[in-house]
Amino acid sequence: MMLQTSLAIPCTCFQLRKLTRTVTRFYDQRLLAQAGLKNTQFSLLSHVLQLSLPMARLAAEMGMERTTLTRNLRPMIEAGWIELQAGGDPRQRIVAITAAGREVQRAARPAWRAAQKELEALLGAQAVAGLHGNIEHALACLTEFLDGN
Amino acid sequence: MMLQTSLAIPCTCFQLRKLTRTVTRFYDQRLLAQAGLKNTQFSLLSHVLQLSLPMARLAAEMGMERTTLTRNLRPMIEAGWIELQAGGDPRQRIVAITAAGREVQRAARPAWRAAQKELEALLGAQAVAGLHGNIEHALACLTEFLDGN
DNA sequence: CAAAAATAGGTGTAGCTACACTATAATGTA
DNA sequence: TACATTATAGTGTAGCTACACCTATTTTTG
Repeated sequence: MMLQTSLAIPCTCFQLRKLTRTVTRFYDQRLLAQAGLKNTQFSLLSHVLQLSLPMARLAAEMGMERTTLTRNLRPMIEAGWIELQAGGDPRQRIVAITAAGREVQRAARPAWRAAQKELEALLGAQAVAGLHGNIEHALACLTEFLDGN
Repeated sequence: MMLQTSLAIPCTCFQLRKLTRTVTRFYDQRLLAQAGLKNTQFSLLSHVLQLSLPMARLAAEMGMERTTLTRNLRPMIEAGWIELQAGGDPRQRIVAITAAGREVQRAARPAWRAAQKELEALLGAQAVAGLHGNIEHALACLTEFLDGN
């Protein structure tokens, strides 16, 4: 019924969090229902499927705190989708996908694709492309800033 | 040093979550350091400062699950920044800001403004405005869809 | 009016997120 | 070579998020 008070708060962080909450629920309702995993886990599997990396490197790649990755990995290791392999440096733990993980990712792909397509139909392909462009630009600026301390 | 593997995952949900994580850390490092509260809490205070609402209504306004609001409110009620008032309907709980909450919000405002300005300087005012436009369009489409079931 | 349906909100459980701090191993330097 | 520094990863704590399920009150309806 669209009765919005429109307390438009011009905080970029809040606006981003609000949209992200909404979009995450949208994907998870579709992904979890059909494939039994959250979008966060699907994203992690998709990354590791393409390339095995040590923890810190993977965390940086995904724009998350190193310790967050440790926690997110736990249920996926318990599920047998991910394993930690030793690197040349005995301190290093290489995050790798298992055969079971590969299968789960493959099985979830149609549900992810459907969610993505449904979102694009809802917002318009143009708008989604524009959003992606904005996001990539923001991430590029921020990582450059953060990497250079 | 910008050595990016660029595993560009074209998942809108992942991209949004990645940027939101990064931006949230950016704000929280500035807000928490100077004002002792997280951006989530600052946003909540800012909303309730403008308008007291029953729980479900406020949750919808902020694009969050009703039960999430319950949990987020707890530490703020314990801190004495927020109180729940009885509505005409005895089931209803009106979320209201206290004098202490008003003061905390006021004290945090400069740190928030500085973070927001710093982000705009980093990304460019144009880019931030564009991002906000994209976010609002997406939220409008999604809430229309979700409200109409 | 009594039973059914709808509305408002909380709890159990579980995963996501990050800071401060810790442990261990590799590297650099006196 | 011994010691300090750096690099890699984990833990304690605490807040954010949401689904499934529950309670209580109001409204609807037979």
